[in-house]
Amino acid sequence: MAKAAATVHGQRTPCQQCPLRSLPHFREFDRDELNFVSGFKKGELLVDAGATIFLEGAHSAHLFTILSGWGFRYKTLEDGRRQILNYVMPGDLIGLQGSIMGEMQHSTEALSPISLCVFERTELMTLYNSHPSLAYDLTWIASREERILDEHLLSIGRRSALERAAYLIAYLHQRARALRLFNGSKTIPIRQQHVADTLGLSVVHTNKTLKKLAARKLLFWHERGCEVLDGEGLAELAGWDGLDSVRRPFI
Amino acid sequence: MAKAAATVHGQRTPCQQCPLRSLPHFREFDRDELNFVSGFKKGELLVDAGATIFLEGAHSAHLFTILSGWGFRYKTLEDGRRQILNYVMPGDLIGLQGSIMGEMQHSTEALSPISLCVFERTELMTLYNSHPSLAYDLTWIASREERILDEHLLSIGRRSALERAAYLIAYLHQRARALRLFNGSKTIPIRQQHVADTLGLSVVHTNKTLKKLAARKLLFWHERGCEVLDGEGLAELAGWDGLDSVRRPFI
DNA sequence: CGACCGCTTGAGAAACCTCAATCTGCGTGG
DNA sequence: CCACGCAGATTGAGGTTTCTCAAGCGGTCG
Repeated sequence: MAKAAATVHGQRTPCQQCPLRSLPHFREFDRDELNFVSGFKKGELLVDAGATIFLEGAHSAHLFTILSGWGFRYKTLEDGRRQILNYVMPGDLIGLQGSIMGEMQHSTEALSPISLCVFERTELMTLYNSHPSLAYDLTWIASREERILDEHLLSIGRRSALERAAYLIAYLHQRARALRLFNGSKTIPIRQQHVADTLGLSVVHTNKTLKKLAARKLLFWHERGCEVLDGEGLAELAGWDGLDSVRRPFI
Repeated sequence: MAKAAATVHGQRTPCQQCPLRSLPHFREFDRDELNFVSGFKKGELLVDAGATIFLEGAHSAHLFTILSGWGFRYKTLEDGRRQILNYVMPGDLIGLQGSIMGEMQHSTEALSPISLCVFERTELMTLYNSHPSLAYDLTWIASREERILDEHLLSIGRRSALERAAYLIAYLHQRARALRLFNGSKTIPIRQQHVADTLGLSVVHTNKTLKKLAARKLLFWHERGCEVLDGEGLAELAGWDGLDSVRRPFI
């Protein structure tokens, strides 16, 4: 686990040509905002699948936006029990909590190779001083994460194992689809252990639960992860309304 | 339930004399910040115990800061299963998620009589434009909520019923103590039903779990709620490090 | 006094867990 | 090319946790 492999790239895609910007999922930036973000960006970073990007307790000097790849945030108890808090995908800003409040209180790990845009924590205040609209976006981003965590909490606390699993897969599927991530592989790159650690279940019970979803032809599981057959069916089974479709900002 | 009783008060405590400001728990504001916030504040609102402050799905024109009293945020599934997401106490800003992102996706209810400072959603952008330090504070506040939700998620997902209950009570106790709320009553004003809905347990099992904590002399339960006997013991049982003691902003 | 709310208790059922063994596909070293 | 080892998925058995149902108790309030 936690191979620390990472490569720094000096050369970088200018934000003005960021492939994510063209997605209808994200709000448009004006020229000024784009220029500022471009200057805010210090470089790019490549990280291997399985690598740890942030470790709980660290004081990172950087924050990142995911350019490509999948990852997840998690916390652990002292005896090793792990809880996955949320998943990160392209366009997600990671490390904001640590940058704003000091020490990181959760870890972040790559599920696939990930490329990241690198920002300096120390320049965050400049953003607040010079670009109120981006400052607003940062609050927006934090509020969105909060909202998603609210829904996860509802899920773990009050949904049955079957509903929980359906919700999780539907959630990941919706997010990934909005980002057009299924042009290539159509596969959600997670192990059943990740599902278990997200849902607060054991792997064994998770396996039996996923088999029930597969028996209903809602999804199927293969070597590399999970493939969704019926996202709406999953959402319906979970009693989940889905993510709102408002265009969101990203830095 | 949900008595809609609320009283608007034109007269109001000026923010410069806000009793919360003097608590060491909060960061100090300079004169300029204080003046701005004072102008931002439109009045005060009194709300009865049991009243609903925000209802899921609403588009509120206001956001509030709790001046006094206890409340909680929650979500429900269609069939009525309820999950309490977090508790709100003096100094907490509520309704930010709705103000930033539009529709409210959770409800908020008063546990005790609550007094609120009222702000206008439409003036939020002014804050971002004119007071970067307060804008930063808003992101800080949202990040803090996120961090707390992370911990709750870990708790519900991976802690046993006994650990969960211990964590919850220790958490509420620490927060309330930092706010000097125990000068009067020393009681956390919740029913066992609230504990159950926070921990994702049934009331019956919650009752049995709380009795175990009481048997260990960590707390005791009486007519009006819960009283903590050994906050550190609770935190230790839960394997919880406690809240960080950084002074926090509030608007 | 009677109704109601919240806490308590017991009993049986369901959900979920741990342990342990097996299977599969894949990459590695020989 | 093959044997081996490993990670991840699968299955069964038996145990624990937590749930639901149901009844009872005590205090408060109209």
